[in-house]
Amino acid sequence: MASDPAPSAPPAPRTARQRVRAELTAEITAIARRHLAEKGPSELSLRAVAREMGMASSALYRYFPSRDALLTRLIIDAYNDMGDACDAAVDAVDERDHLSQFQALAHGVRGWAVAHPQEYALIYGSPVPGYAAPTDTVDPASRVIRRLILLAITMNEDATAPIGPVAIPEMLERQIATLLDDESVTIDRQRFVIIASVWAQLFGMISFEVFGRYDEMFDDADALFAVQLELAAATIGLTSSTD
Amino acid sequence: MASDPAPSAPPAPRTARQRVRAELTAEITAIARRHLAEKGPSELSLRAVAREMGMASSALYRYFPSRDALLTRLIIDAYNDMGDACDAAVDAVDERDHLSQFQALAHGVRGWAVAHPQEYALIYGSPVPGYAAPTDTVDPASRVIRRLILLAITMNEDATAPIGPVAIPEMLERQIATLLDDESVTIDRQRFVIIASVWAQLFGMISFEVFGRYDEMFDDADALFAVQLELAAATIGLTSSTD
DNA sequence: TGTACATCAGTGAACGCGCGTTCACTGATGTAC
DNA sequence: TGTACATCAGTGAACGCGCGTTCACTGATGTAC
Repeated sequence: MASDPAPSAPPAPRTARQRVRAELTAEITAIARRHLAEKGPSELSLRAVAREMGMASSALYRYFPSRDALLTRLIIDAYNDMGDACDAAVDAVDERDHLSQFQALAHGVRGWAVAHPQEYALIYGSPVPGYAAPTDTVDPASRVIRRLILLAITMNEDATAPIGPVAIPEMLERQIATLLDDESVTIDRQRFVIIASVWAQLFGMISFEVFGRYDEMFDDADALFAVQLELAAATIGLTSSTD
Repeated sequence: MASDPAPSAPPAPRTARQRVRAELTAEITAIARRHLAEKGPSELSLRAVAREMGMASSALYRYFPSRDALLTRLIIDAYNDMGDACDAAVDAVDERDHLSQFQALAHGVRGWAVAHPQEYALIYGSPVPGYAAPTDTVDPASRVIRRLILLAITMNEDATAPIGPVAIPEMLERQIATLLDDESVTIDRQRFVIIASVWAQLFGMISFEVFGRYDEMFDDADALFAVQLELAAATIGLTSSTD
């Protein structure tokens, strides 16, 4: 019964109409993505996209039911783009070298953010007013932290005991347990809290850089990031003595 | 010559006109601030403010030359508000208890941010498109980091040697020196880098909380913040053994 | 204390712009026999 | 292979909205003599 060709996700467009439809949908999102990159989320307008496509603005409603739907598409794409960059960076490194893996993750995410500042702002900046993220964004949105947690798990062996220990309140303890149960993953609570901290730190640094807070302070953002990363690695208990 | 009553900043409005003008200016910014708090920066509109004041929209141009000028006013006020909250929190604590001072600073800033999410977004979120911050914002914008650096200086004595040391590249080293010379302040370079890290971490955590990134993960933001703060304090070399 | 002039606050209409979304419609593509 | 009908893509006009900013103007407040 369920072995029919899955009706929910048609494998490839067959008719000419379907092919054109897929192409146009891709073109719309591509143009929208470029507008976003040039002007920022709040300036993204259906009419401008339609204008550039040479279509009537009403025609876009055959492809996206509303402006928010288009925005959602861009948000999901941005999360996945960043997730891909993150994964690719980590995977390019010897999987036994945990320090390098961690650094690769951080540099991967930062590199993507610096190269796509507006898309970064869209997903890690202030929430777009009046826009409520639908549930399909939740999964792509958590790719980086999930990868970071995975890293932390494999690290458990060789990392030296980091700073701490800190006292974890009961409620938080329960929350973490639930979270990790959902992911069916086991990790030392102390390390989890540290990872969450480093996670916030990583995106704090990136936001500062991308949003221009270092502008009047530091010229050499690369060097600053590298040094801060070294500190963060030490926080987790990773030092360069791995090889 | 320069001993005349300073013409640049009249001490108190004398004529009725001047008094009314000051009051109306204050009322405009107050209403604008409320609109900002309710809707976000990009929704702030001169016309809406004028409507609520019962004036013609053109009348606002007697008080602010443009929408951007009003926005600048709000940005400066927000920075100063946060700076005040930060200072008040630190000052309320025994100045010899450096751990408590650090925690007070963090909680002060976070408390303000959570209570004023849109104003926080205005100054620490994605840049407002098309808006270029004038130079008068630079000073208020750096109040928190300046206070944090001051804290770090007085800490130099009792803090245990923190993690590290890290290698600081030459260029960054020079940059830091220039920065600190401007403030005529001396501080160990290692500690400075750590402070910059903790600074980014603090605002990373706050942004995550205020922008809703913890929403699907943690209920108890207070507990999470407290634990992460403990870690951060340990990073600096502060532990609860101060008393 | 009173008058003449300059300064300023506020009005209301207008300019010119852009937006998201709806709707009745034409004409082309796909499908079933 | 050909015809009849259903589906879909795209049009263009319109609705209703809001915005920042300018401008000539009235009428009130302040100032100098």
